Amino acid sequence: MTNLFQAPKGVPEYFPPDSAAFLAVRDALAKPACNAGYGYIELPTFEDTNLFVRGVGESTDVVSKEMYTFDDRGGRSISLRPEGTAGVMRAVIEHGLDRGQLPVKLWYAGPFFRAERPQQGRYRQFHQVGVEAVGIDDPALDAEVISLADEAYRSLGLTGYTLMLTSLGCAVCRPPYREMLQTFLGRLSLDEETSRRAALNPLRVLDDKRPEVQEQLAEAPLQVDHLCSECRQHYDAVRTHLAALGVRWQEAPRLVRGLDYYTRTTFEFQHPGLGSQSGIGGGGRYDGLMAQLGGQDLGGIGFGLGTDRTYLACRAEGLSVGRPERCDVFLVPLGDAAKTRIVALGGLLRVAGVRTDIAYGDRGLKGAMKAADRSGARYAVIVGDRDLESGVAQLKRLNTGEQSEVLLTGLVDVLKERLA
RNA sequence: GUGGGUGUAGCUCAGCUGGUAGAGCACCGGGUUGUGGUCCCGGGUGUCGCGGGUUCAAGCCCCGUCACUCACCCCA
Repeated sequence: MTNLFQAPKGVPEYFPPDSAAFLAVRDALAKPACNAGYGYIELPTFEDTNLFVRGVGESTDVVSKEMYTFDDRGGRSISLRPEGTAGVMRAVIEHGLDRGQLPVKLWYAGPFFRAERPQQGRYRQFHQVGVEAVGIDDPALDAEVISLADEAYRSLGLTGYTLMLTSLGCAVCRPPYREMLQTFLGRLSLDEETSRRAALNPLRVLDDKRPEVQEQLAEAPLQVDHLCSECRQHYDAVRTHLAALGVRWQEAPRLVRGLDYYTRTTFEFQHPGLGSQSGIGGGGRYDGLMAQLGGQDLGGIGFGLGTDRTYLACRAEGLSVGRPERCDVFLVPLGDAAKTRIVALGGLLRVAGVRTDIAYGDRGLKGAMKAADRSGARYAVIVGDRDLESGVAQLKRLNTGEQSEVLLTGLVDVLKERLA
């Protein structure tokens, strides 16, 4: 019970049989993007700390107190990536991916890290599948990105989620709105910490969960009511395209996201089945980010979908996703000579595309047959020294129990045929 | 960082007003020296998180500590 080692705090682990569902979720989240012209990008899990400071924003919680930061042996400050977009933008700029035809469409998957207090659905290492579409600010592209996420969730069978959608404005209309909100918040009676937040990041106050705060916010000005005409047009077009795509959403004028770079279209998919963590995926447009990181002034839009949280949402809905790996055939040797022959046979079968497992160790025929049964294989092949003398194997169909003798030399072909 | 809850077998958990640890599942062996799933028989696989205290006696009471967990905060 008292183990010498345990997994680091807040890190989820997946092992059979449940790991099959995790893999299936990850694949399902990526598939719509793969089918829409997005190419895979593999990136480092750690980057120059400054990339996140400049990209995500110094004042965000993610950067100011949730990054795993350390100095490498050359004295450079390194951070485990807390999100994916900044790294993708860095790679796009560094490798000139934005010098060709636009948009650049990329997808990625992998682990991310935030040093938060863990709780249900919130981990220190979590997985995301993300996409980024860079270089074109066509609202139809915004709609595509959102619909890819929606399609991914739907393909898993999820029905209990809601798409929350809003526009956060741009460099033209956000600053005046922000000032307006700040003035409004300044007249309220808020506790010290909330007041500090109102000064630093007023938008963040809007989604305060406490009823006494929400009451005071009833009359708060909203960004969607104060968009410039370009942002207004863009947002209207996004909604038109989304409707055409058959995506359903809910207007969420108080939607707040934790990263500074979001502009215009912003969205979050929420699901009620994961305790107090409701977001299973989210994203938005980030029109100033690339320039901020030293690249061309190109906009982009993307999302990050939480693999762990989507997995939890599937469980909450009672969906069975994915199947554990199974073999077709289970080989059972009896005796040393038979063992040698079986091992060789196993190799031949696998090369021939037949999923094959073997009874290892020496647990006797009974134990081996038990293992064959548990493996879920459709056929067991038993070869004893007695069979070897006459060049045959016993081929047993496990679900019916019927057994026949087959020539060893023709076994691979017989099995391929029966399994076809 | 701040609260609450929980730590007993591989897993899920029971264990009364303190009396020296149990169930189901899983696992292993046998019934069947060449045949699984069902059935029958057998096996407990444990530093009761850790350390201290009270007591004739602590899984149970007290103190401390660690871990896990849920929530606040924040977010995928």
